[in-house]
Amino acid sequence: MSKNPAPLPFDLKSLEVFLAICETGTMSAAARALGMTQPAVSQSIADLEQSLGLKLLDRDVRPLAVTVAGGLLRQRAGALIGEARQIAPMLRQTEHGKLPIIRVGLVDSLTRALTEPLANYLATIADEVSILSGLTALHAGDLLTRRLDLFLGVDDLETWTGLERWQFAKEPYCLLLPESLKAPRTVSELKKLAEAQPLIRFSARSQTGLQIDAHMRRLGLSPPRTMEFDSPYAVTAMVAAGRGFAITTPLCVVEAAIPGAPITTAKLPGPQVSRTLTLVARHRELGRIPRDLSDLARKSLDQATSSK
Amino acid sequence: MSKNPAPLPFDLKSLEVFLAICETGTMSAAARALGMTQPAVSQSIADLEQSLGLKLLDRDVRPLAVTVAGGLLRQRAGALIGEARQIAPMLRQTEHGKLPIIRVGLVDSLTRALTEPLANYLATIADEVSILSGLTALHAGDLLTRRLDLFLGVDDLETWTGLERWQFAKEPYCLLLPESLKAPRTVSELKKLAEAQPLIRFSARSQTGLQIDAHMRRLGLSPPRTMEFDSPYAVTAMVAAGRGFAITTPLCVVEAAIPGAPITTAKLPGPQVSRTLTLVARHRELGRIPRDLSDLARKSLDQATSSK
DNA sequence: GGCCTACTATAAGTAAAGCTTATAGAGGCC
DNA sequence: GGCCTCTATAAGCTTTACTTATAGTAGGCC
Repeated sequence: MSKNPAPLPFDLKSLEVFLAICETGTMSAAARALGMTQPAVSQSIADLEQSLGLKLLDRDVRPLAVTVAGGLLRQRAGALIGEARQIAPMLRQTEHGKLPIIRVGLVDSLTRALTEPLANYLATIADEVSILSGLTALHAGDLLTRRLDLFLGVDDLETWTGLERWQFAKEPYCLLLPESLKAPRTVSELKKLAEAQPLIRFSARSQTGLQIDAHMRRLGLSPPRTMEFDSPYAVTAMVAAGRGFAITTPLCVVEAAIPGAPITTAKLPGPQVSRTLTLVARHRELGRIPRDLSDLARKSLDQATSSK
Repeated sequence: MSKNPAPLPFDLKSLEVFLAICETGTMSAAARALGMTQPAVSQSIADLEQSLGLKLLDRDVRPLAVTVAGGLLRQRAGALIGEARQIAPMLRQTEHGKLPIIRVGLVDSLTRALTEPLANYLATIADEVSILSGLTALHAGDLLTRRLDLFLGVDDLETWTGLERWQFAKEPYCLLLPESLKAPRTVSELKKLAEAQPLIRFSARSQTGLQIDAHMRRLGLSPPRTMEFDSPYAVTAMVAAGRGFAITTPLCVVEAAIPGAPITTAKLPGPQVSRTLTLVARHRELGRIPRDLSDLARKSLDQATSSK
């Protein structure tokens, strides 16, 4: 528990002293510039050299020269202090309770149902709101590399640590058929259907597609991979056009929003499987926002599906 | 002189404490993880909040929640500390007296004379050496944006501060003529020559070309802009091919390295002008390296021109 | 509600860090 | 050499940061 990964060998103050020496060229001038005395500067820099175990200044020449390591430290320390100086003003922007910006990933199949409520809520907590629809796999990468603050999708990234997860919906996979077709009631009827009609697939790039593929294998089904799509709309539209049947979820059908389409959903024969929709964020970075957002998502989805 | 641009409202230590709280979820656990006592953590964070003038933690709920500002600080502080941790190991790489990498810009007209000696020397002070030949104007931009560590060229960037400059050569502009032509001895003879023969120009993208153009205007000459080139080799080769005459410098002719070419140099009539070759680096970042390099450049050029 | 547990805040004392003044030594310049 | 300006070291002091001790508070459990 108490593993100390080596304490930092400097603090920002001593870096500022070092930079002042670099800029003025002498310790005395640096001391004047910083409003301290010359011995304080001398000691500070001696301590810094000691804790780094490196000489930073070449005291044999006048004016003082920096060593190789000193030059490198000057570069990096300058950058570090520059960034540090930006932090406080940025925090102050949040004083009226708003973040400067919040970036949210939203899985395609929830775009229609959630974009508006999410955006309305997020606008109350951030000055700039960015909602990016797409595949959860891409959002996951963006979250881990800090290009996103959180995402709502179908992968909870359970293999990663340092994340917080809020489940806000769970829905069964179901069959989606043209109205003209009769729904299979057993696995063997489903097999027959799959031989007679092409399966319109979600692509294996999407998490949903992967889960459906895995379930099909469990059922012993391996229909040919003839048509696959990334978007819920595309899958639904193809079924509505009578081009085949699909395995999908209620929310995906809602997402497609094709009113009056000649389609019908049916229970998937065999063991039930469902997908869980999860909000994922880096642990504790956003306070209560993730929890509030998942509550909002749950409520919004209840409304969207009940009014259907 | 003693303008203090507001001292930083935190040091790295207090950020580490804050991050530990974020990770563990409680101050007590953070204290254990950091090997300090709980009141120390409590005070540290209270001081941090005070000096920022912001609440970072929401103490009304358990487990502790971060505020909006706290979440933002966690992001930025995490990044800052991550960078800080990289600095010391990087400096240690220089312990054997070598930089991890050094990137040098070299004006085209010195490429032939200086590439080898520079590279040999730089290899002794850096593990990785990058010498980029090109126009000084481009190198200047790269230096200011830290894509280069220093450059050797014909512009000392006098309008910029925070740079150090080392002059290592000065050479007069001179005429370069095909052997078949007689050298003009007066400005009026030069004028006649310019009417009879095209002037092969250095392009106005190059500093040398600009200086030559300016001098021509001072002399009251404005020959048509028929042929212009970026590279010293191109200018010299065109003169050698009898396509006209040029105003250039001894080092540019050396650079072209066209042995036995039917060309001759001559003093430029009228007031003498010369160009100064300067090494420019960000002030004090590289210790004695810029001085040593300019000495080396001076010696190498002496050899190159005397052996000519 | 009342009790228990685990947490946080405050107070007072202490140890350590950092700063100041005073002074000695060293390099550059006339 | 003599002078000026710089840096390093020493001794004392101030401030900071930490510790122990203790009081207060939220949440879980009966």
